[in-house]
Amino acid sequence: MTRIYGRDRGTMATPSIKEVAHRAGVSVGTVSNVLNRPWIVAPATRQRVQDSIRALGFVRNEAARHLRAGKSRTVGLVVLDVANPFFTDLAEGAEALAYEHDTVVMLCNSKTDPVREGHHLDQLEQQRVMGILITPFDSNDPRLTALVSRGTPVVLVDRAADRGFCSVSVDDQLGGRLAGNHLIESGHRRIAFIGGPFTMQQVSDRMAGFAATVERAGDVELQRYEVGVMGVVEGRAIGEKIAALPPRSRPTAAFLANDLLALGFLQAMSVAGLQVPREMAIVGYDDIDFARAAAVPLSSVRQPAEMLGRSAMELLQEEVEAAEQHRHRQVIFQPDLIVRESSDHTRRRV
Amino acid sequence: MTRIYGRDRGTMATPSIKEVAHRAGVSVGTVSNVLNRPWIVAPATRQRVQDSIRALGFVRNEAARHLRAGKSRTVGLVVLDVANPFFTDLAEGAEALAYEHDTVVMLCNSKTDPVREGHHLDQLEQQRVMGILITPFDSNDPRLTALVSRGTPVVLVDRAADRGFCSVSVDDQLGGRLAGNHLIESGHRRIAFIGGPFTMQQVSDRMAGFAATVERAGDVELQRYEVGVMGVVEGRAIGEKIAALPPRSRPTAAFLANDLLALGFLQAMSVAGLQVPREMAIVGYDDIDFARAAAVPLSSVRQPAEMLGRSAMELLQEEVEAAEQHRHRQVIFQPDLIVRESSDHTRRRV
DNA sequence: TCCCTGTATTTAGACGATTCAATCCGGGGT
DNA sequence: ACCCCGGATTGAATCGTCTAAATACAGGGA
Repeated sequence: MTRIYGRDRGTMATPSIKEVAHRAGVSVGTVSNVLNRPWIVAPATRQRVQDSIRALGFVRNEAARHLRAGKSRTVGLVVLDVANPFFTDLAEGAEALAYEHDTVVMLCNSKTDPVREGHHLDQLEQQRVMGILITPFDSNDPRLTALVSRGTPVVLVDRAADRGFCSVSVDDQLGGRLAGNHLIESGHRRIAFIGGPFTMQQVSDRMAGFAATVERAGDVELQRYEVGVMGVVEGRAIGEKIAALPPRSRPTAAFLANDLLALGFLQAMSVAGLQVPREMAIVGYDDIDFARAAAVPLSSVRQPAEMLGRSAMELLQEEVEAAEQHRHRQVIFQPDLIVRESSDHTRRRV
Repeated sequence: MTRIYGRDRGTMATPSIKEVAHRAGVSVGTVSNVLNRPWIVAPATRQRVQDSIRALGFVRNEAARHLRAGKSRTVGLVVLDVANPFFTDLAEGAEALAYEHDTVVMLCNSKTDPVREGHHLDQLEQQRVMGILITPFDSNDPRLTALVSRGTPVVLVDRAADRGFCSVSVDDQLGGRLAGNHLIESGHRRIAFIGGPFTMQQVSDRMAGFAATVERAGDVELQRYEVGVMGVVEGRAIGEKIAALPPRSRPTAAFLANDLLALGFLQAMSVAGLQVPREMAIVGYDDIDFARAAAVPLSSVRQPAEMLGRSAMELLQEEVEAAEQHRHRQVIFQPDLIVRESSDHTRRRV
């Protein structure tokens, strides 16, 4: 009687370790050993198994390994907006380190939408990822704590945690102050802050730092505009609205909570025929690559995006390895203000 | 004797279906039924099981389901450059459709590097993803065929397949012709084509279409510049090189194989003090959002990025469902030329 | 009282890789 | 001639979920 090994779909699919073993005339245990501890297998046998693997085109089944091992080799990275170069730079950094640890990164885009974010978290948890790096919509979301309590390590990215998590962030209040001081020293007395949603701490911190400098100056008026999502389109919309204000009440400078907003805003100024920076000075946030390529090179608060991603992954690996005696850490970076033409008319194109 | 159910790490981790069953006083089969065919379970039992699930914080183990089912619910999407908005738009479209099919997208960045690409393909195959969407570095790569022959469906994205795959692409030769005709009609007689690597078909097709119009015109000189990666940095470098040429041999127009290159190139012109478009006309490719926000709004050949992603995912789902009687399909979209100020001095800022 | 029917639930393998205890075997030592 | 040693290999259990087949049970009909 002919024994059939493995699955038997007319179109032969990926063979399993069992078929490899059969063809090489050894047991599955030996094949597994060749795969995981080749040195304990006799050279001749090893060779035979490797030939069999090649001949059959065997590919390990990660699901099975993972099930057996109880832990997976993938890390989830949930960002607010993949279309924002800041986050792709961040992802770049995270992935670079993951690569060194033979780990796979799963990039998820929440689009600043708590529902999508939740969906991704659910998926990642079901996949039993070894950990999650996330720029959360709301870092007090009980789901995050629940996730951790159920055993999935979470590292907050671009967001300082107070309790319960590791986190990697940039001092957003300082960023706000840098922008504020710069605009006030340049002589502006009616300034707009644009960003949103205000419930996001990144945004509120930038605003807080900014507002602090404004208050200290005393005679400066601060206007606040909230947007739902920080993209180019929204920046353009707010820009049109502000350009339409009567010159007496229109701000002479705007600080936008990210560069996409700022670029959109800049476009709106151009369409409305307002000179930047003479009639409207602009400062953005993140200093993405496109900022300096803009119609008017954009002043921006720079964050070390790649470094953020890298550090976050570092903390996660640390937590996963240390396991029990792990203590959560907060890493905080400093932002830099990069002044370009959009906020400084003495400057020429670079 | 007290029987211990499930794992027993001091810090209790995710419970399995077994613990849920025990707590609810039913068998694992019943729990599984509640999860997958709730209607066949008596309401009272169902309720009891659901309570138990909630109380224990049970979360399905995707690895186990997957192992059992033999097929996973995730799709791999491998792109050449996540930092390029064209690809994030594409990913957006793919993900939107995936969401409707209760499928997860795993976004992978090959960075135009065959090694990284290969690494990602290996990982995805080990995960037994239900399929792979890829903008390949080289679509004749035997690995792709091997992948398919071992049972992982592959759909080529932004790249026409001749045989063996489904594909979704844009007519790149037409794109090249559109750009070529436009620049030649605008009177340019010394034109540069910049892109690379030339081994990538997207690039060579754009160049071929472009070159065809140049040849037809007869009296036009075409200069070709090759780059290794199409990013802002490389565009800037080539721009500096070209700006340094003596005016007599320097091209008066440049067609760049993507917008990142074009934006970098544009910056270099600005630095070198060359007027765009008067001394150097520029046409890019992809029409990313930043193109029209550039220092000089950029003319560009537009591709329906989101649609590409969406269609690719559609083809994949089709292939997965149809299985046996599936016939590979080639979907081809048409590009559009968007003319802006960078190639047309009669135009004012928009 | 007994059997039949249909609904509700349980049982018992898979799925593929890993791991560890158990076995096998050839050769060296006594 | 016998035993033991240690390297090489095998066998079986396990991870968590799903499903087909088996069983349990209650109620109705004869």
